[in-house]
Amino acid sequence: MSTREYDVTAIEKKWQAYWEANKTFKVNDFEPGKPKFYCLDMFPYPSGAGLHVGHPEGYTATDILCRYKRMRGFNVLHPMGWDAFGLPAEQYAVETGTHPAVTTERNVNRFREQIKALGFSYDWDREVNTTDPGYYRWTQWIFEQLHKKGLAYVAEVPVNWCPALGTVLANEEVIDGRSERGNHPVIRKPMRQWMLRITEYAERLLEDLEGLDWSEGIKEMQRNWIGKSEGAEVDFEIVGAGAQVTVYTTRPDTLFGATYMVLSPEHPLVERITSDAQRAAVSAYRDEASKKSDLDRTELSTEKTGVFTGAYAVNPVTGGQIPVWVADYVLISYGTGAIMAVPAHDTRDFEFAQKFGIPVVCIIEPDAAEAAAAGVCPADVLQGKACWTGNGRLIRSANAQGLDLNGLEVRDSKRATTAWLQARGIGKAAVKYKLRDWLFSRQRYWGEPFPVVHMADGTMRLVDEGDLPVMLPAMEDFKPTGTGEPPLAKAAEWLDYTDPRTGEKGRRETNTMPQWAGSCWYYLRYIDPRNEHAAVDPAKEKYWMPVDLYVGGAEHAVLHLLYARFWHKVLFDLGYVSTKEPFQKLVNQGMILGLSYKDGRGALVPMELVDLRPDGPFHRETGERLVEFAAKMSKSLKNVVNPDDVIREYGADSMRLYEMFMGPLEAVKPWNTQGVEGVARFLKRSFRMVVEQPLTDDPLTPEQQRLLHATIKKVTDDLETMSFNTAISQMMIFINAFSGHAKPLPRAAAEAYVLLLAPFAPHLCEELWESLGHVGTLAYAPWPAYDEACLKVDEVEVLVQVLGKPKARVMMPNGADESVMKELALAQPAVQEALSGKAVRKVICVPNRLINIVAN
RNA sequence: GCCAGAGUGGUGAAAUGGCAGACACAGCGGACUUAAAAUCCGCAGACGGGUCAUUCCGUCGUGGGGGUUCGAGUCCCCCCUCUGGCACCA
Repeated sequence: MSTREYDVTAIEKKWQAYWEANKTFKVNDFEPGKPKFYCLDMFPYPSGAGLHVGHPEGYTATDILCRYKRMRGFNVLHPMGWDAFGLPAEQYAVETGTHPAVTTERNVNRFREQIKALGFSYDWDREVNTTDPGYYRWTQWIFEQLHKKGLAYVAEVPVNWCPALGTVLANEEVIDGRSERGNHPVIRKPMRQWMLRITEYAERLLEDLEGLDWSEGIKEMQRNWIGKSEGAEVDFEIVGAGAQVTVYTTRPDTLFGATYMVLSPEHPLVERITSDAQRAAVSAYRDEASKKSDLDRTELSTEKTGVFTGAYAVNPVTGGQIPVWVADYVLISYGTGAIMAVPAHDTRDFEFAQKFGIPVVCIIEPDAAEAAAAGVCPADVLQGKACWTGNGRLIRSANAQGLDLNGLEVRDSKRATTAWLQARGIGKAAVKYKLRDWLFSRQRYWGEPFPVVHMADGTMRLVDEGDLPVMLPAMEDFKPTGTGEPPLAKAAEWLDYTDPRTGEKGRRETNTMPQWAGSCWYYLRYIDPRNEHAAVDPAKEKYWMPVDLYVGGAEHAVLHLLYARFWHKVLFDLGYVSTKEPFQKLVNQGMILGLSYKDGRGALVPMELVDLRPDGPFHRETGERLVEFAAKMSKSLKNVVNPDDVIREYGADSMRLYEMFMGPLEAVKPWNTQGVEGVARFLKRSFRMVVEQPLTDDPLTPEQQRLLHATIKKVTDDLETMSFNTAISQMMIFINAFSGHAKPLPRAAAEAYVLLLAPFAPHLCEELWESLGHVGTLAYAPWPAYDEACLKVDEVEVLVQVLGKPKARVMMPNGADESVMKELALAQPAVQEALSGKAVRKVICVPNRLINIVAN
């Protein structure tokens, strides 16, 4: 019996050094006979703030799984690297004068150190960094493949220009008219930009979601973002203009109710069809609309605005003339930039028609039940006083040219109208997507340069693959120019290009790629990180792909995951990768919230003003009683928990265990440092049980045997479903039974327990494994197996209910059949009493669990 | 407004349609200690009854209301609240 202390720091340092020195987690490219498991963590951006407690949550989950899989005989690829290009380092650089390369290296070193302190089993020989020329060479190479396939193009487009950041942003990076990073205002401005044709892949990005093992929520978010809709394009003649306008509608069935048409302010035909009388008003309106930023558009979205063009269009089914308006509720970027307006059956058109006195013609009689449920009065709809967008039967919808929709349901009349239009050559079925092409250039310094040269003769060419990478030039002054011209325009020497063969002159592209570029393919580079001849070796790619498990935050639900899937599909089409999807299974860890406090008025109180007394939280200055609640960790609330502090106080194993014990991985959970003490206590007890209790080779008692095997089974099953919290609970139950002062501990139980706990608390368990007399690491020790036979018990307690109320608990033989159960149950005095004077009607038997006697 | 997810003790949570609250935190009581910390043992959904005390008994209880079922936290319908996402997308 030893009286050793559980010296957390010493033990954790010792085993981290051991793993590093022995390259315990180095992965071989191929392991014949072993199944592979590729487990990926989302690429961290190494910010100056260092790790927060949210990072280790996902990392711990994947690490536990990887350690478990190794013990189950898998060849496990578990890498880590850095998404190190990006705005924050550059802004910091502009503010402090420190070069982003310096900041980035410092931050990466800090992150690596913090991550290593948690004892994760990464193969550090595969570390990658997006800012490394050996890496971005291949990012540039992939761009060239996209370009050669016609998927990259330059366009003069109205973009989201953020003056504060001095760059444009993708639609996805703009939230409510403000930048996602930094929350700065964004305005619309036409600029020359690089675009990627992600829209070409819209259908496949949508379809292939089906086969993925992702949460329904994330799939749905991607579906919404892609925004597929099916409808029809319909041509309308413009009276006397010799022109026609094509509109897109999802409701061709409502064509008989179209009482006006709207063009978006940017629509190319507006100029041509506007009457002289209306010209001034229309051009003023268009001017006004063009000045609106996205922010204005969203904020002023309540009131509809618009102006009449003076032109009329012919409704192709009625032959009637309807006015053509210009209004900014129609967007040039979606559909055809023009709509037919059916105020009776579209809420936006209804609002607009009400405001401008345009007739409302009802052509669908609402389904009575549905209308009642929606609180809409059908009579109002029929009179054009209310809008109905639901189901019903068509009325007033027939013409002399053979189209008769009257009496049809919405669905059928959509089909009938489309067919009629198509037969006459004035319309056709059409599919549209909300997804837009991806704005791929940024006017910043700290990003991948485009491998593109603009030649003096006006042509543009890609840099030869052999000349990649195009290095990012070292610059002292990389501040935004403010004009929209990128900082690289100031890199005089770098800028000028002379063709080494022909001597032709050119100028390099000065835009850089967005941060997403590097993270679009890093999972491929991990497979073959030092390859100088290819982004990834095809044989290795085939062996490792797809990623079997990808864990990260839900904040990347659309941006990163959609872009990466797009690039992957392009590489698949070009034959460079073997799977059509990169990430087979995706799990999003829930955010970890900090404990916060608010006073009676609901005002947030920073942590340092909170006095935590035994009877509750109080305001340090006012003495007011405060209310505890969970809120996002933020600097202003001072409720940010730093992993370094937790590790220093309790150790990495406790940190890991607590993060997993808090609750289900995918749930949002509040951090509570007191909870760490609980798991730290559990680890301490584990240490003492193995080290201090006398080990015995005596066989386990049947009860011990049963609990041991039940624990192996529970932990194993829970790991397969990533239910880490309940696996830990089971181990706590185990230790509650096996630990005790000077209580003999069967060696078989001790060994199995240490192996079960090892993926969760690897440092402690390596130490215990050693103290049990083993040499070297347990990282590849076989995972304990359980025996179903040991789980069996001879007798089980069965609940006896009468009319659903518990009356007795009876020990019965395991597997007793219905008649035996019934007999034993009826013999119970309490049951007899409850049944007195009643006739048994029915007996429900659930073997080994309960018996319910129904009587009256 | 639309889409998705979630509402269970003081707290984090657990529960193949079968004894709600396992496991843990905080709390309370006790042991050890000169004392404290650490550790160990015990109590613990609410209300009521009963008892020296424990066992015990009854009623209520998984956001609210209905339903299906012998039996509902779990399945179905309606509503409320919260979180996340989208939002003039025709």
